[in-house]
Parts: sequence; C-alpha cells; structure tokens
Amino acid sequence: MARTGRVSKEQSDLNRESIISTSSEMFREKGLDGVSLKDIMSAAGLTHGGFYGHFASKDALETAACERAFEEASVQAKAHEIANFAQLVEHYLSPVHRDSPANGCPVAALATDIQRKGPEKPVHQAYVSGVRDMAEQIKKLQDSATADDIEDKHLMQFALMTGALMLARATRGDDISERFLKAAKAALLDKDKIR
Amino acid sequence: MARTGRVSKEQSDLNRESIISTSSEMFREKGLDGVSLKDIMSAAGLTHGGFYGHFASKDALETAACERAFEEASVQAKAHEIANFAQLVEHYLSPVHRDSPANGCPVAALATDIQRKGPEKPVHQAYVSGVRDMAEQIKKLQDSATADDIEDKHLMQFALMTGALMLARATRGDDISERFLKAAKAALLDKDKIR
DNA sequence: TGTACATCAGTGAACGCGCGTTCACTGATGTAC
DNA sequence: TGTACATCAGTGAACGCGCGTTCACTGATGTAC
Repeated sequence: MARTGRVSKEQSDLNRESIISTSSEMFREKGLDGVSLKDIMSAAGLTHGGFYGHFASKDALETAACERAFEEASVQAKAHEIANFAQLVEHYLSPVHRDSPANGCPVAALATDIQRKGPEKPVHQAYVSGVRDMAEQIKKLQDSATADDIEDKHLMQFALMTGALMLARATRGDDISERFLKAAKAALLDKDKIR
Repeated sequence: MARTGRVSKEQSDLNRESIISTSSEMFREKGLDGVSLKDIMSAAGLTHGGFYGHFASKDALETAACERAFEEASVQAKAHEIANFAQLVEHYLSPVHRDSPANGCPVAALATDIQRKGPEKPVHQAYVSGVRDMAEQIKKLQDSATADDIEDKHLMQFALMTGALMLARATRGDDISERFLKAAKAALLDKDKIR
C-alpha cells in the first residue's frame, strides 16, 4: 500500500498546493497552535516527514496559509455575488458564516492568534496586509466612485462586523449569539442608525 | 532551600487564591492553551505537582480563572472610577487597555479560545454568563433608570467595542491599530453617529 | 527512440522537549488526651 | 498547658503522549547519451 519513490513535478506542486489550502482552513478553525504538522500532512494525504521538502518551518506555512486565506476571501466574495455593502453585511453576519470559520473571514478567525504571536513573526505582516485590503474592500463596496483613503467610518464598520461575528461564535448555543448578529446587521444596514 | 511539610490552612487558601488570580491573568495574555500548569504553579511560587490538591483538572482551573476575570473586571471598573458610558468607552478603547490584555476585558481576550473549546466545557458557560453581565453593565451605564431588557443597541455597542479592541491588538505596531480605537471611540461617543 | 543513471519527493523512524496527570514521600500543622 | 500522633499541603520524579524538526532510505521521475 505504502507508495514510495519520486513523484512528478506536477504532483509535487499539487501536494504543496494542497498543504497550503488545507492548512489555511484548519488554522482558521482550530487556531495556528491548534493544528499539528501531522494533522495537516495527513489531511493533505501525505506523511509528516515530507513537510520540510515544501516549507522551511511551521512559521513559513502559517504565513503562506494566512495569505491564502485572504486570497480565498476575495474569491469567495465573487462566488457569493457580493456586489455591494449590504450583501457583504448580510453574508458576513449570517449564521452560516458564524458556523463555518474554516471557510470564513481570516480577520475574525485569526485575530487573537496573531496578537499572541507577536509582530516579529512573518505571519503578522501578512495579516496586517490582509486587514488593510479588507478595509479597502469595505470602502469600495460603498463609495465605488471616490479613490480617497479609508475613512474612520469604514474602520468602525469593520470592527463592528468582526466583533459581532466573534462574540456570536464565542456564545454559540445561547440566544445572545443570534442577537449579536441581528443587532450589528440592523445597525450597519440602517442609514438612520449609523452615519 | 526546598520547603517541605504541611502548610497551614490559611496559607493553603492563599495559595489557591494565588493560583486562580495568576492564571486568570496568564490565560488572558497567552490563551487557555498557551499557558502550562508548570508556568502557572511557578508564577504562584509552587511546584506543579501540588496543582491537583487544589483543582480536579486544568479545565476546572480555566473555569475558576474565567469567573475570576469577570469579577476582576467589575472591581476594576470601580477602581478606575467608571461611572458612565463615556468613561467606559474611553478606558476600553485606550492604548493602555489594548497593551495589557492580562488585566483587561476577558470577553475580548478569551473569545476565540472559548469558541474553539466548544460548548461542553464548563468554561464556556462561565464565559457566556460573563458576556450577559457585561451587556447588562453597558445598558446600566446609559439608562440607569429603566430596568428593561438589554436592547439591540447595547449589543451593537458591545460588539463594536470588543471588535475594535481585538483588531487594534492584532494590528499593533501599524498605524491602523490606533485608528481602529479612534474610529470606534468617535462612533460610540457621538450621538450623531449612532443612535 | 531506447538505455543507464542521477535526482529528489515522499516515507517512517528517531531526536529532544514539554505537556497534563499520577503518586510515593516529607514533615509541619492540627488534634486528641 | 504539654505531649503523641494523625493528617494532609506541597515536593519532585515518573507516566504516556504529541509536538516540531531531522535524517537515512526508497524508488519513480527526469535527463544525458
């Protein structure tokens, strides 16, 4: 059963790809320190020893996986046909998104992990870049015309969205979980409540 | 040097107290899985073997430490002379609070840990209780007269506060970190922006 | 195109280490008289 | 109040286990002729 011997360049590239995309989901669900290299390599259909042929360290994979999560987020935004701010808010604060962090927003999923890793880790820079990109998207979905800088309003909307999502996830199973989603959604979508 | 022999009941109670309060801070700073029993017992001036004389498991300590963190938060609110909502917001979204999670809000510090632990762990119930209490406080600081239920507005304010704090912590070192704090503070304090 | 051989992707055992938990032991504290 | 002894808080070694990382090895892939 055990397959041995060299593998084609194409297959090796596919394997690397699989390690990145699989770990990107696992890290979001279980945390950077909540997933072992054995878990990741097994999920990719490989054995753990081969990892260091693809990456220099777990740190390096965390960085690649974080970057991939942000790329994936923008791909999914297109797949879900998110064309304006209201559609973004509806999906972001849906129970579906709350219940599937593995395929969801990396900003919310990794915030605490990144905070604790400290700024010297390369994954930190990847994360901050992603946060800036995402703030830019929030702006563009509302003021597609202007090309100015991100305003305080957009950062406030961003913080409210991620905060409500994270609290809803942490309190899942209790009535208050849905209420966080609903309250933030109402505030973000009603022009009379936030300006 | 090595102290041996039985210790007085008073001293034992102080030791238990020290384990709880020390671990409560360490858990908030490094995460529930980011601190070992050896770390905790050393910080409390004890050796790790004695832990099970005080608690049945690490899980049990996590629960006690989480409860303690919420009690501590309400003690600190009095110490910081927080008498109204504006004062709460000012302190909650200050760089000081951002930079000291160990002594700060457990809702923000533990949200992701609690989410990943799952609802069957006793620490989850302690956390959800704490979240409800804190929402109640946010309400009382604004409408001290009425005794009605928590409204969507309070949950929205709560989500915005914790979201801004968590994003500011995750992006520390970048300009955008202070901007998250500033943007959320402005929105929460200006009656023209949120209603 | 066919053959000989070098390359190297992946395997699986091993490394030192730290984890949560258990336990035989020590000796000061607390109690019975 | 003073003495004899039982209790039990804390110690430190040990347990099995999983971690990130290293490495000798295998044998199909890729290349040179």
